[in-house]
Amino acid sequence: MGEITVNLPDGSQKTIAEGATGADLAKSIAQGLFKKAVGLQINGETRDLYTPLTNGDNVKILKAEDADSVELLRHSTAHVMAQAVQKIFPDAKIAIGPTIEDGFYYDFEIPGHTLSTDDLSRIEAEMTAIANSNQTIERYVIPDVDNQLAEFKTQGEKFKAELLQEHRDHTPTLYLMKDKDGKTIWNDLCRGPHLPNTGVIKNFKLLKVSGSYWRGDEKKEHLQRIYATAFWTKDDLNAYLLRLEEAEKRDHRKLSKDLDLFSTHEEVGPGLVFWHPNLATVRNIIEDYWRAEHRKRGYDFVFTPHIASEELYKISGHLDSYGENMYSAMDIDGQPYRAKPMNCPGHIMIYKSKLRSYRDLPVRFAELGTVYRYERSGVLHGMLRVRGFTQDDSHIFCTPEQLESEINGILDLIDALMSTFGYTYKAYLATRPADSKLGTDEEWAFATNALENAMKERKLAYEVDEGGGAFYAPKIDIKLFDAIGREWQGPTVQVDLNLPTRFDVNYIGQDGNRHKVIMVHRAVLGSMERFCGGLIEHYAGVFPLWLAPTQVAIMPIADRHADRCHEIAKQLKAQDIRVHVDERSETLNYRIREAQVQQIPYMLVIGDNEVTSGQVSVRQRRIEGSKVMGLDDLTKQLKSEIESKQS
RNA sequence: GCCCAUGUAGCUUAGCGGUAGAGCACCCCCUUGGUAAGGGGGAGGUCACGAGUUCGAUUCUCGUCAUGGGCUCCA
Repeated sequence: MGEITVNLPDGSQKTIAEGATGADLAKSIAQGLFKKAVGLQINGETRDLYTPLTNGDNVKILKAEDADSVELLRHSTAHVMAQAVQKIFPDAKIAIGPTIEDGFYYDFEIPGHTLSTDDLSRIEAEMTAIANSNQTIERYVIPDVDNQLAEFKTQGEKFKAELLQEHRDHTPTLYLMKDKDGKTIWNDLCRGPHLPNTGVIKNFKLLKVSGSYWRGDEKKEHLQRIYATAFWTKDDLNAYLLRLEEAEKRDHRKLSKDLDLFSTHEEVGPGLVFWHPNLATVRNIIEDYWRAEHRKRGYDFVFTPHIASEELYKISGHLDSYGENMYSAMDIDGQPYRAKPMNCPGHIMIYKSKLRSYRDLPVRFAELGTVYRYERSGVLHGMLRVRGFTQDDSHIFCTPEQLESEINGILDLIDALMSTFGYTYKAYLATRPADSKLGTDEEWAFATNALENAMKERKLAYEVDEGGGAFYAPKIDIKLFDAIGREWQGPTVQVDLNLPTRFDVNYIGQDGNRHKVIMVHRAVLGSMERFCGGLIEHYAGVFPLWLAPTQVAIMPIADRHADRCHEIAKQLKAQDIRVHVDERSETLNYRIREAQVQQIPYMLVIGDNEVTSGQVSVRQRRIEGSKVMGLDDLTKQLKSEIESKQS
């Protein structure tokens, strides 16, 4: 019997018997290591602990409580859950049960029973019993696929049969779960890897039930999904559950009720948002800032109608390719008209209203354009997914030579806006989808290179999302990360290879001939609804001073101080500072508390001392205690803080 | 659209086959207070909407609407 040598993470080498598994390796190093070992990383890939090693492998033994091994834990916990479900519902058929970010799910078909949250605790109890019985989990290469197929079919496991049929040439494996007598009590077609046994599965939680479809296809079997998660330690699990709670506290729909931000109404219809004065104030300030940043960068502002003859959307092709998201036609003087789903055709109309010379280019049209799109009722969500919304939309018309520098300018604008709001971001270059038949290879290459070169020039790190582009355009997609690290859909930049042709959008070149224009779509904030909804969560309702709906609350201690409060309010208002005098006959404590709860950044308390001295007593929302200062000094401080747009 | 859950006063909610109670908010009165809830009183609900079962429905059944979770992460 020969020997092999494997490399360990610390750089050392270990010689073991040929055919030895990771478990043997662990034992040969230390019995304690073997006890803790739950899996392996061989040449960077996570594998079962009992995988036979080969000469020269780089092997890391994964221990319980290693961050790298938590996927093993979750995947195996998914099997324990599936086993528990089949024990409770013997007719249940199992579909797939992958790990996902922060957890896992498993899909089932359960004839005659629909899962509810009440079932989750029952299933959890059964899972605990299974985990505690310390079943071993063994990889088993299916020796005879047809035989196994027949067995799945006998068992009614049609989903597993379908999967096995598909993977029959890829060395399909079962994972067997065996009791302490070595008897197989459950198996799952699975590629693994898995833990060696269930005994280490202790900290898991079933989170929610939902519907799903076999292979994500609405036309196929309807399945029931259970979402769950598992961690190595109780602390990690609790920390995760706490994080979910934190996110819930930031929910813009909840904060909207506390801070009086927006509403929707049954009488009006779902997905249509009403902006209350507080949030409208925030939006107006953002829009003013947005306009100022665009003006600096040479954009021209335009407005376009909310409805248009269907003819327009026939030319643009939206009726064909986007018709499902458009509202049905309304009859105007016998002609069909549509609510606007996109701003681009309108901007093209303005561009085409006269002949354009290359000397006029680039032309940059920007509009806070309100559009209406049909979204399926089940996907609507607060302000984040709605049916009527305002895009910060812009279209740039330029020559091929100008494209790269235009994209560069857009990236600069994106960076300015996103950093002001305190978002970090990550860029993706989305390239031509495999099934896109539109445009020539040369056009795609040209547009894609321009996007890529602009990012390189700015030293903006990016990843390539192969085939992730729109059918008509390669694009740069930017993902935002908010204050608690959650990801949001952010700005997008697209080089359109479709509309300039459809609308015959051109310019007269230096040579006196007509040339097809290059058209770039871009949105930075996305939609005002989604952006502001996200911003509420990002700031947890604590808007920085420059955005705060009310910036200063002024409170008289007693009625006799009210006049002085109004004088102060008048002076601050003259400086464009948003103030509110709270002269209700409530106690000072009460009014302070309310201002705190409302996240008003500055509170001024005016009593006998202040009236006499002409000064103000200033309290800040996140600072205990107060300090007395002159009104002019305070005004200067406020103006500079507003100017800086700091959080 | 599909699956599951939910819908009681502006908000948060209790309740249940015999037509509803609370806290906060609101209004009034007392209190004129020095930095996160002073006290008392009052008003406010066709129990989402529609139908059915029943002597009787907010409660049970069905339908509709809305809201929430999910329907992408592929043995």
